[in-house]
Amino acid sequence: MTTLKELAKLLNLSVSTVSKALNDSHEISAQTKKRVHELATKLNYKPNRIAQQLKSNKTKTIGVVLPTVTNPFFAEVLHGIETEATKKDYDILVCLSDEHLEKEERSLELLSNGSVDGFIIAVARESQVKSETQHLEKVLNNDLPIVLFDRVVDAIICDKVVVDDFLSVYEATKYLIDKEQRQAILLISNIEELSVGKLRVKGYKAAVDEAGQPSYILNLGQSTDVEKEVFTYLNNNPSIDAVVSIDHITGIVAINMAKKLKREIPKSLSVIGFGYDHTQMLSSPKISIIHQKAHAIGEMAMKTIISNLTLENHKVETSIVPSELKLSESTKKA
Amino acid sequence: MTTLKELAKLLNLSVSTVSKALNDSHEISAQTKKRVHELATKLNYKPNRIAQQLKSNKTKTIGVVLPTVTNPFFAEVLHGIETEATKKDYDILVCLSDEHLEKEERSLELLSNGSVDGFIIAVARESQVKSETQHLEKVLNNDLPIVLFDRVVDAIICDKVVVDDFLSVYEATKYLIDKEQRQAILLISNIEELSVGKLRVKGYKAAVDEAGQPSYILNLGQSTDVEKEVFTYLNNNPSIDAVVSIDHITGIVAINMAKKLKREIPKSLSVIGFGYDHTQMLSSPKISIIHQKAHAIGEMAMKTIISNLTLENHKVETSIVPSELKLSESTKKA
DNA sequence: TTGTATGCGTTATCAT
DNA sequence: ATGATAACGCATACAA
Repeated sequence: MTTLKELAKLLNLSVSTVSKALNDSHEISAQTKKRVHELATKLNYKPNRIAQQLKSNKTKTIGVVLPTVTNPFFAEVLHGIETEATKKDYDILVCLSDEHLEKEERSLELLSNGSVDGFIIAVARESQVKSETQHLEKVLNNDLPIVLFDRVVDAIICDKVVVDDFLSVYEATKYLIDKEQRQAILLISNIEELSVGKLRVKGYKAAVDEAGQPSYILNLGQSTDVEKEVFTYLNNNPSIDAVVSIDHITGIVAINMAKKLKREIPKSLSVIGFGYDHTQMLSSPKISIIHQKAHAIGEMAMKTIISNLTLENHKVETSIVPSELKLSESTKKA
Repeated sequence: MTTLKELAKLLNLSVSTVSKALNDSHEISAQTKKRVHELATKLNYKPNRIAQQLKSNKTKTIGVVLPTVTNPFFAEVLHGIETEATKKDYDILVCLSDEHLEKEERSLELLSNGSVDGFIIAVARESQVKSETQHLEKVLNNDLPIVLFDRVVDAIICDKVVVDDFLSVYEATKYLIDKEQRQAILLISNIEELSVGKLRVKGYKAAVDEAGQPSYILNLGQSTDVEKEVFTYLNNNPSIDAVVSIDHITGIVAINMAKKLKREIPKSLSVIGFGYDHTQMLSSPKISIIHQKAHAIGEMAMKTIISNLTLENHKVETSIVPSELKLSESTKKA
């Protein structure tokens, strides 16, 4: 790597003159600026990023800690984060907690040594279940700002970006009740212990309560044989005439199992799931989804952390990114 | 952030003594070591990573440039990369090219300024189609090593990690011919222009040629209405008795469309697709897949780049990570 | 207009 | 056993 020193030597100039010339300082003559620039491009000079970081005490790098990236929701959020980061000339250091508290703690610990200017985090399942917050507090005490998204921790005071979990499921359920006259709506959940899961269940309950309907909940926990459980439930409860799934898998599973049971979709059973862009192609009939704007969530998280880092008057805020009910073939036409 | 200087001041010691104490140098008395360590832990001292990087001229950071991360294959590879990086105490800077040459060039350019010690790259679709290699050459000329994986560029001499694309599809096709006595096997492709796509098609062709069977190829290109095209083809060609899909979507689509056409799976039509861990749950009957060991590919890529960076006698190599044919419900039992 | 000196935080070499 | 000094590459305040 070419350095200022090398350029200076070759040009018989001082390091600072070269530096100023490259930064287009008005103190330098057009003449030398030209000489400097020419040699610099010729030798493909690029200012050493590490040295700049040390000097400025800013890395322009954000630590991104995700539970997983194989879940398409988090993958799409990461995409949004990266898009916005590129636009604003930031880099991202990515760590995956694999849903484990210990790995999450370790990642935060390791990056809290000047590697990053701040964090974007969705906490691990384990961290959320155990309500562990010390590691996050520690980061904040270290004067590194955090933006939490999706998996949010109420006890921590920092910027947050969340989906309207309650409202989106409430409205989807209400749609099934009001527009499709469904009487026995089953909620399928495999994320009941997460903050977002709880809110989604509440949204469902509010809607059925309001309509005076009983609630039917199939909680799969971390079950391995999801298909069998869904099949069995639908088989044992033929009165179920609609399904709301609050994750991105079980809605499609419900469609497949219902077809196996010769249920007609959407005539005798409507299905609404959570999903993202590719999801709909993978089921037949195409599944209606509550579409989380995952990309927008990522962008918003990045915007927020940069705002915190650069704006003098930044105030802690919680942003809500609305979801969109995308009706397709697994529900009747309104 | 606490610095050595601050510790030194508080302890009435010199900076260098403190530094040595923390690094457990034998020149320092047990007595002062203890004092230093105690204050350090009390003030939560961590050596500034940026300063260490500047001093050592090593970042222990790898730039990872992927076409996308919403494709579950790349997501899983990223997971593998991250796992191995964590194990070896490396960080990863992630950039997404969004399949565009220009963004890929920009990412490499931006990180080639001391930010990383090397790169792991799967080239963008556009780069591969245009056979553009200059940006990669430039990186290598900059003395930054590269590991290419999956989307490989033959003209570039560097470490590579690839799947046995030819062999895996050859064997899957051969399985359908030999064990299931299929006579008219359709290959569905939407990645024909990629290096991996070409190899997979070759594998298919070799197998059908060898058996004296005609080849049937449905090339979807970047078509938007994949479902319709698959439906139409299967409808117009009822003699097709097996499908091999060389991506992770169209196999499931084929199953769904075949069911729509009242074809019995696997009795009258066998389907084998490409896939990863969650894929199988999303179809009914469960799809048989050529399972790319994406996680292993990521781990291998990371191991290779670290080997290049740390071993004196590292030689350029191409590693092949074998795939595994995972038979499920969309093929008959052998 | 150009050059000198200083410091970011760390480590390593060389005194004391 | 401890401390002073220099260096990594860059940017800037201050001289000249």
